[in-house]
Amino acid sequence: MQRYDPAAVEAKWQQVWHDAEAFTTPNPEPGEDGSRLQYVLEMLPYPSGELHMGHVKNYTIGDALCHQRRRHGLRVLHPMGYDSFGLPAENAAIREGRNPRAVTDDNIAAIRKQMKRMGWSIDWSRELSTAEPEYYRWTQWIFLQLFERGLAYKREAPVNWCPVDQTVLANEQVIDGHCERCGSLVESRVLAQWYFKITDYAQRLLDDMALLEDWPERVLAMQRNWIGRSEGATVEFRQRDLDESIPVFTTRPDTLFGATFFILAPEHPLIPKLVAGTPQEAAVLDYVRHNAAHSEEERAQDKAKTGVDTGRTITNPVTGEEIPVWVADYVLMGYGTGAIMAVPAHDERDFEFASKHGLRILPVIAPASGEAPEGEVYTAHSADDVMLNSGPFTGLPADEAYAAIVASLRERGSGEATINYRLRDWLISRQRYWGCPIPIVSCPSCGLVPVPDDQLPVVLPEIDDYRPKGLSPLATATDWVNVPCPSCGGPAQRETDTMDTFMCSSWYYIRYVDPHNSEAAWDRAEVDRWLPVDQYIGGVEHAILHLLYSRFFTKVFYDAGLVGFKEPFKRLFTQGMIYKDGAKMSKSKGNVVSPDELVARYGADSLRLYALFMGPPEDDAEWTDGGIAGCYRFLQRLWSLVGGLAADGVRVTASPASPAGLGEPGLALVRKAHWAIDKSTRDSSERFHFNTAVAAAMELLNEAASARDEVEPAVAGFAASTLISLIQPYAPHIAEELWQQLGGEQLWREAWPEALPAFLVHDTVEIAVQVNGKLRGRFSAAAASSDEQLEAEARALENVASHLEGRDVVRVIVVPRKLVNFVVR
RNA sequence: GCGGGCGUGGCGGAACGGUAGACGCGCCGGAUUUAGGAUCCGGUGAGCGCGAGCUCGUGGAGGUUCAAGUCCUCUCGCCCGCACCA
Repeated sequence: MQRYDPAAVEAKWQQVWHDAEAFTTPNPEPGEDGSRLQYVLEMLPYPSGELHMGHVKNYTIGDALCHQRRRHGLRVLHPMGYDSFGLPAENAAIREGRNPRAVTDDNIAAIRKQMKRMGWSIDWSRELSTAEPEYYRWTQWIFLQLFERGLAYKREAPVNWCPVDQTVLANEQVIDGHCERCGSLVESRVLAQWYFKITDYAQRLLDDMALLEDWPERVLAMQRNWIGRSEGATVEFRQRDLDESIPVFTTRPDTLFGATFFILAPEHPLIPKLVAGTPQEAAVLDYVRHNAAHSEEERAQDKAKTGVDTGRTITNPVTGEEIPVWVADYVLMGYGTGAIMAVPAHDERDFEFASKHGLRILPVIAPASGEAPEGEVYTAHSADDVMLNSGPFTGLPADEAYAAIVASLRERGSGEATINYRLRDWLISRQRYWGCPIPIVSCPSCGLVPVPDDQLPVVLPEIDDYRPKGLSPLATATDWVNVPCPSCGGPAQRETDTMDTFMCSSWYYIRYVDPHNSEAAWDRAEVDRWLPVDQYIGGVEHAILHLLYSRFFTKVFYDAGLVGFKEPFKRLFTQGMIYKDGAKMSKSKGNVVSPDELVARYGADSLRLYALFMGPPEDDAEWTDGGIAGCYRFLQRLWSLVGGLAADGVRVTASPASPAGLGEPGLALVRKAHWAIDKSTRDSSERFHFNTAVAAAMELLNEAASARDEVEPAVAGFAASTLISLIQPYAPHIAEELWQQLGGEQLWREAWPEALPAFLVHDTVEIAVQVNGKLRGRFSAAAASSDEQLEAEARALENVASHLEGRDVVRVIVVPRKLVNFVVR
């Protein structure tokens, strides 16, 4: 018998699968039954260095599902690609004085090699890379689809600017005021940038969550939170000197009578006009300038509420009272209307501000228990709240007053019920080289003109210096920038910014269905057969960025008639992270474990097995070196058991049809095998708990190894066949090799084993005996025993009898096949 | 502050409301080996007992139940996300 040599076994079978095109899945013919189609997808990797353990876990989970589903007779689409535009490759290229494309290509080659070495069952014929012109041509086409539908627009506005990466960032990429990528403090700049109107889809992004079959609650919660829907009212406040109304959004129109002052965000466009020529002008503009140097996110770090009085007043629409207008940094231009009515008696922040600056505080709502306490804020809501100091509404329950005040605003044309969202439009321009060019030409006479379809792709030009300069490096490619306007033919210039790479990854899952189509981004009929994705698997770090953008794109495509579904991913599974020594594995912490080294030492099968055996895949897990060694030992023991059987002439064997005629040790082993089939199938397919599925196989091996010499060859053969078959989705190479040693072939196409009910039920069962719920003994009994028989046997146990002696048995609970519990006094 | 989640041996983790700790790691003992490693066998929650066995054990306190790691209430601790969002 040969030694278990993972490297040799794995190389052999990877070649066999490759030659047999084992995992290539063509699209179904039109009219072919679509009910057996399964689209299993893991999030595509960003090709910055090499694969890490997080990738190994992600792709191993997906691969296990694919193998199992194939063997359940489903036709599985399992593609792979690379999200290849983006900063890390570009920064590496600058550092090393190389071309970003060359760096990216090298990284892709390295990752592809690792993936093939892991033996994941990927359909390589569909491989794609988002930085290839054949792909990004269609990213540009999608941009233009949005442009034509009014969903892409260019606007000058304050944006988040990363001073180190020298580019703007989307709100979603700013974490606590810092750049998601490099960690530097984000600044505010006013720039003309391209946006997508994701805000038009805010409500649908919420409503359509109902269409998702199985998404983790926390991801849905994060998205809901990010969209930030709140119900309230828009109220117009009239400003006499400007002869203009300034709207505010409030969730508490019921407190309108308590609005004793008014605040504008420092960026509010009306401020210069409002203070022009007043004594306060210099002080106010100074305050505005001071704030402009810092982004909202940056300012939010400092919770001190600064502000300045404009000296102007504005009219409270319900009281007619003139209230002072201030400018303060705690009001954000990016939320609501950039102006608020301040109700210090019922809002913590307004209260703090009023207290600090000596502004009036007027309570207008009191809990039913009595007056609102002096000098405190009452922000709570209660059904018993009653209105105070609120003109005609005084004395009404607050709930009624809310509706009545909104109705009265509406009658007078100074307000109405509105819904506000926290979500802001998606800023997609980036002032960097390594991205997809925006296919727009700017013409002095025609304005922003889309590049016609037949001129796509707008190819990323070759340039000498990729370094960011605050302006896209593309601007230096003057031959490329200067083009005739597609509309009038006059001199015009290309857009020099590139797109956010999240744009590229927001539609790749559709392209996989039709990856080589050069006539269109995709063929809708083909796409509608495969999508939505049946099972999407990835890290929770994409909960809002990628997953929200992809949902948005899919809805846009649906509205445009490009696809027939509203949600891209029916089910989402988010895997937990891998920790080592109590911290996330990361290069900066120096606690990374290299998959390559482990594969070299133990083989891909052991690594795959351990990635699944560590714990439930949705949980974070702690890496231990001993763990993979244990999995390797398991495979070795499996190898020697099967090798020994094969040498004795044992072959792949089916289950006996019934327990009849089997000897005791043989029957026990056959039962164990069926138990393992049942447990492993249920745990892995229903809950994705591969850890217990693997444990079941380990138990079966333990029993098969110890019963080896006591059972007939057919029984041993069945146990071994089952074991190999069950482990195949996790450790496919060794499974295939051992299957072949037992005379089988193409295990990957073999039907998934079925547990026979006749072997799942046992003739004898162990009965636990409790007295007052405490375990006092156990005995084995025929499964068919009556309650009376069980009770009698239980009473007869010595230890039980001694606990019953001298006490009244008040009640006896008998759970057939499980336990007997005596309740005594 | 709001939202999501988690607390079980030395460790990763198992347990349809019904025998807590499956499986694996580690550790202890034994076999084999010149030695180390590897492999095989046995043991391994804590305390008590020569033993059959007893007591205590799932962050804490209550509750429901014949029976609670599991269900309910309160509480403590930790992790993640969002946060001056009007």
